[in-house]
Amino acid sequence: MNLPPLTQRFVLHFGEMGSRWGINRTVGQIYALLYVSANPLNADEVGEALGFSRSNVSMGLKELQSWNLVRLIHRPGDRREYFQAPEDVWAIFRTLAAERRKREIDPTLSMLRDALMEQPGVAEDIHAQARMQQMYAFIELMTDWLDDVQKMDSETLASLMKMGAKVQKLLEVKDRVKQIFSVSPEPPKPADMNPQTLAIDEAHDGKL
Amino acid sequence: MNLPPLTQRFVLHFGEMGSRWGINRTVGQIYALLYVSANPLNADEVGEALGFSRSNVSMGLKELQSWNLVRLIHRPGDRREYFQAPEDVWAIFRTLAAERRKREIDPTLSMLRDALMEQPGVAEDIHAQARMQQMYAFIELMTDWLDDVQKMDSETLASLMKMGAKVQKLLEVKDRVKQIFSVSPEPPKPADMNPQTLAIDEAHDGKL
DNA sequence: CTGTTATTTCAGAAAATACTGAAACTTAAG
DNA sequence: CTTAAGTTTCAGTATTTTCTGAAATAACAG
Repeated sequence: MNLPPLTQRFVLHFGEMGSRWGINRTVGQIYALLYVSANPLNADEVGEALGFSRSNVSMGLKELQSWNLVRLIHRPGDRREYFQAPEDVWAIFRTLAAERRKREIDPTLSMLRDALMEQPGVAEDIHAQARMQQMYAFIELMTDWLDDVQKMDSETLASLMKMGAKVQKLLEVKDRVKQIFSVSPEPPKPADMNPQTLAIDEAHDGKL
Repeated sequence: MNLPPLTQRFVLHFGEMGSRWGINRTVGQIYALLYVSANPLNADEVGEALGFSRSNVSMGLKELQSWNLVRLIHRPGDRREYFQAPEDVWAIFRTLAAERRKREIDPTLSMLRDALMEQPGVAEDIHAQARMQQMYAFIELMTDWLDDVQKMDSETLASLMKMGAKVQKLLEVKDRVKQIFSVSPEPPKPADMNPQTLAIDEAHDGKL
């Protein structure tokens, strides 16, 4: 491996971290390299830079493609395939979240759904099923929320996250607004200011 | 392994899934078993139920303890240690998020911070550093947000998640409220209804 | 202090995973 | 059709991780 110092540090770190996830060191390093590279790289360049065999690189890149984490580039007059990581960190995160969900959450959800349909035979399974029900409800809530969030654009999402806990305050504002507008003798009612039409009430009540 | 059918399915599934995370099969199964069990179990019972050697169970439980995922129970007149998983799925999730962050995110953040302090020597490293900066900013935003969210109680969090994308609507409502209250000739102003004191303005502007 | 029960550690065996080089396959230019 | 460049597959090897039983350690009752 012969990389400039900062790049090398980044690459090695991702290799290590990779193994704390399901990802193996090779794949982690390849991705890190593509992420920091100014230009797309071909498989030989990757292997050269990281000191991996050509076939190892091929497998690693295939893995990354299956995660939708790399983009394939073709250069005119060059038959080799070039790879690059998307620029936008938000987009990368979205992809990662979607893929992990597909692989790690969805199978669990469907297993739980199946188990919840069954009639438990013994006392232990009755309790177990109740616990599964709790887990199921939780995961479903999370994934539905993720679906919603995935649809937002990066800027909106960033604003919301920067607000953080302060979103709670908004809920309170909303409640007050609702109160005021329903008890005031002569409420000022601009178009669409009626809380009902905003369709946020059932949600807040927890009965979506 | 001799478990009632639903429990067994759950346990086996978690064993498989475990390996898609950093967690190994043994640990996944032990946790799953504790999660669905009505009563705390001791190490022998776990080993018996899952068909693992006593020492393997010991290591698995130790691992789970290091993740703060199990609670230790002592029964009067019984020297053995009993283990149980917390009931509240929200609490479990919180713990998991906190631990994963400590192990997977924090080291990356500190590595990035270090790398960003350096003076890049070559052109490639200048670009690499810029990319690291992007990643750093993103992760920091995420973790700060997580910190905020971790502080909320489960109910509030659940309401917010159920609202999902509709939170955006609230932002709009807030803006309208602000408008109305600042232009109305005789605004009805209950205590603390003044948007200024709610301290949500800078946040929404994205300049927290 | 001694004997008993519970738990942990650890070296080595077993299993799983990652990696390599050689061969097979694919694609396209000549 | 032939040739050559590029890519993938795969059987075997190397490495890492997991798991076990035996031994060490710890906690306590008598």
